[in-house]
Amino acid sequence: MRVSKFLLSTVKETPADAEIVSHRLMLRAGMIRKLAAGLYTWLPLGLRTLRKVEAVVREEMNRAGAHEVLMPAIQPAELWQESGRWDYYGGELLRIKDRHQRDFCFGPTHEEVITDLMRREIKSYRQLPANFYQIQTKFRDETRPRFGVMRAREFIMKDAYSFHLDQASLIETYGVMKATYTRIFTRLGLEFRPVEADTGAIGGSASHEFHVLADSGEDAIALCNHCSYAANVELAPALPPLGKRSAPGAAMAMVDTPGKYSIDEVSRFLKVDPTTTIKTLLVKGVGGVVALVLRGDHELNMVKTEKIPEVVKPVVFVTPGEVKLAAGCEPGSVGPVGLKITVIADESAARLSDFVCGANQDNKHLTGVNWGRDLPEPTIADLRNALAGDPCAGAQTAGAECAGTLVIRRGIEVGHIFQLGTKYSSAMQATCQDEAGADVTMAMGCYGIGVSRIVAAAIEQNHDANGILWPTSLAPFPIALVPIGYHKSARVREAADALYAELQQAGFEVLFDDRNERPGVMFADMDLIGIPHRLVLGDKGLDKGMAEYKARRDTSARDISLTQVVAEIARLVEC
RNA sequence: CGGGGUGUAGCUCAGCCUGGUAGAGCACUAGCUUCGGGAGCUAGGGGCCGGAGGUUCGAAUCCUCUCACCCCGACCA
Repeated sequence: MRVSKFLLSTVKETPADAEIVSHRLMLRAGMIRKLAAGLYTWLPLGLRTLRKVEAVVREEMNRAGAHEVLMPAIQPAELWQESGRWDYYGGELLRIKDRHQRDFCFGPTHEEVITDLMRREIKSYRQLPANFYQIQTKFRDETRPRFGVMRAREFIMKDAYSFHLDQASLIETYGVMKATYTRIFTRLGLEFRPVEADTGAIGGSASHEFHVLADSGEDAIALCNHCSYAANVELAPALPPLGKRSAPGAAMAMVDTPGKYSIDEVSRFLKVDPTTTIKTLLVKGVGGVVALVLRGDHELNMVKTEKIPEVVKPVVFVTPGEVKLAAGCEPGSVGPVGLKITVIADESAARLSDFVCGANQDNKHLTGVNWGRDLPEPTIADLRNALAGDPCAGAQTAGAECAGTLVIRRGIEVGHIFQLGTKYSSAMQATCQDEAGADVTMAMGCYGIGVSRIVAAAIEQNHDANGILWPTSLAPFPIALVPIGYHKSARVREAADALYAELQQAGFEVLFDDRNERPGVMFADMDLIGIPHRLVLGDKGLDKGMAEYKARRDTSARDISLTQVVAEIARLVEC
């Protein structure tokens, strides 16, 4: 491709509202342009990389035996009403009406459509298992789109759905998909981790997310420093410290804590460590107010809390007035001693002895409090976010002992796989006949990849001060050909035209910078857009019969004989 | 949806407080000089100052309403 014929829309200045490096570089390199909040146009340069991602995903899905389909982006409301999600899904579902005032939505995901399709098409167990995928535009009306295509409202997703006669078959295909995703993200040159995940609004039982590790990631993931255990912090069990609770060593006493409400204020005032205090949060429960008790330095995990049967979903904190009614004091002085409501304590809080807590009287706290002596033993639950240094939970989930501790990293979710079971197939009566001729509700799995998000995630991991550092598999063009003096030197022009033709003939996608620009401009542009291999031709080099080669990640260039260039490039692009 | 902020040239922004009829840099066009890491000079083109209403002799500037976008939070396959 000659740059003179290509829309190379690079910009020097950084757009003001781009917060993260991938968003800035995608705008500066001229890969995308914003149309409205969360809506982006892919320019020719960006689209080339998007297509590279798609190609890898398609190849590996086909290799795994999945079949490509293409479903409509617009879906009738009836299907969503049938699955129960028309009312459940919330504001993220963009609902629209046609001219006859019939309800439709712009698909945020396609469980309903595929289930409807397959309940018609699949009649016999002989057709199972089967796996279908598509690469398609989705729309989710995010309350707060941000970071460019990283969290856009309209985006490209690969979604796959598998159908099975039984759970064992589902588990087998789930395993194949997990391996396939690992292949895909490896081929894309990403540093990633599969992590145990919550199933959220899609539903189902087992689930893994694939996270690209990056400090700008919106999710926190817990990794073990010893075994392969990894989980989203939303889900990762937060284990208490090893060992048993110490015996009570102090008598309970009430102390004045005038004007001190937060754990921070109270622990500093009383000169105690926050880890020896507890905080008590009052939330709406099924049968009235419920007290949730955490160690002072710990944070409530909403996802875990919602799973507690006594708590109403979604979690709602009670108002200060309701706190007064339930505990008899302001929110900053609540404690579990003497409360007449259900008390649920996080394991780490239940492990404390001689702790500090609110006294249920304004401006007073209790010290030397002990479970079982000063108040009843609480109901125990896992309520908090896992923290760095916590014991590894691999023992619980993998059934193996692990002495490791957790490390917390940030991740960008680029893939998510679910064992749906019969959540959709039973709601929508998707059945097929088994060997005995009986109707069986099919088990389902679903498998998503954020194709457009991968482009941004790859940049988060591959950039430097000058721009993007594409791995060859994602580069819009693997090779840049930059002639110096193309418009002045007939010799350079001839040599460059000839090399360009030769490289094209050899099957390479070459970006040939034939603009009448100064060398610095061309170098800066090629670096910014991240072309991994650069060939420079100039009069100086031609005197020696040499072209100059520099990889984007190299710090200096080297000469290659003109007669060897194509063979050498072929070798370099391969690896 | 709650809190905060910003809308002035294609982009980044100044001007607004203290009303007097529109600016800079980059980008773009032309010419000359430059030419191995985002050139220099000269001359140009380009803006109903987000929109509507109001106050005023006069509004980018003050007031009201509205729309859009951004940030923090809540929410989120």
